Amino acid sequence: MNMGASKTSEYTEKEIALANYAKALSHPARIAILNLLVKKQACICGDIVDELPLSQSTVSQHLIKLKEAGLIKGDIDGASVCYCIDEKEWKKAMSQMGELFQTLLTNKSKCC
Amino acid sequence: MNMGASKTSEYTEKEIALANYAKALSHPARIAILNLLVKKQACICGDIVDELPLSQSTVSQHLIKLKEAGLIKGDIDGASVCYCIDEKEWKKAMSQMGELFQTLLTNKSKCC
DNA sequence: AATATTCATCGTAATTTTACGATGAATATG
DNA sequence: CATATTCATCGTAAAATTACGATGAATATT
Repeated sequence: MNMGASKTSEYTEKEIALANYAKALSHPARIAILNLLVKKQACICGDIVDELPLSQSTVSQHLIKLKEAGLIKGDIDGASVCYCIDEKEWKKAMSQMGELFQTLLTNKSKCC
Repeated sequence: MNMGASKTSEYTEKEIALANYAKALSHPARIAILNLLVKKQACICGDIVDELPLSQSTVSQHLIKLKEAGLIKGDIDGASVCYCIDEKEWKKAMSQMGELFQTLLTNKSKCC
């Protein structure tokens, strides 16, 4: 009965893109992971696992989500791995978020 | 077996707050609703329903989520209703998002 | 070659999210 | 008072998310 299916096609590209960035940031573990990536200057999944109350496989899944959203880059190279902020994509997300915030702040409704 | 339960207590207040704001913005319908609120200068649920491929009850649920996140205010007054941006809370969300983006952009990892 | 390290993937399960129609409550209109 | 309008809520169902342990693949170390 097509329930729970969001009718993606009816929204603008911009709305979908923005929602996707927000979705990537919508779990505290992923916010924590991003902060750890810069604080520890270490990009190893195992290091992140040590700092979070989550299993390795769960952290791996969160990392993959951040990667799929384009917010981080990650290249596995045998036993050594590197996950870090994708600066270009990160700036894009930042500008799109900023745009929404600005628009909604400057064009306020008059009714309340 | 406590599966699917996120161990909220292990994250900082800031991480949880930020994730909650992001969660509120993580669906294109809710982004679209926010844009409609300013574009149409109308705060009526019914007006929003007309513009989206969603039923009235579903739009109502999205509005409630935005309200619970604090991003919009809404007061029902009989048949007339008013939903609009909560400026104060909106600024708070904006500053917290901005902080994350800035931090991660300025303190980049060295490894890649 | 055997072992250790590191991360992804698979299978599984619980919870949350998304969505709809039907109904209800509250106010306004005739 | 009867009817219309407007939004929330309830019940239900499907899909997505979150999480874990176990296993696998790939490289490094001994």
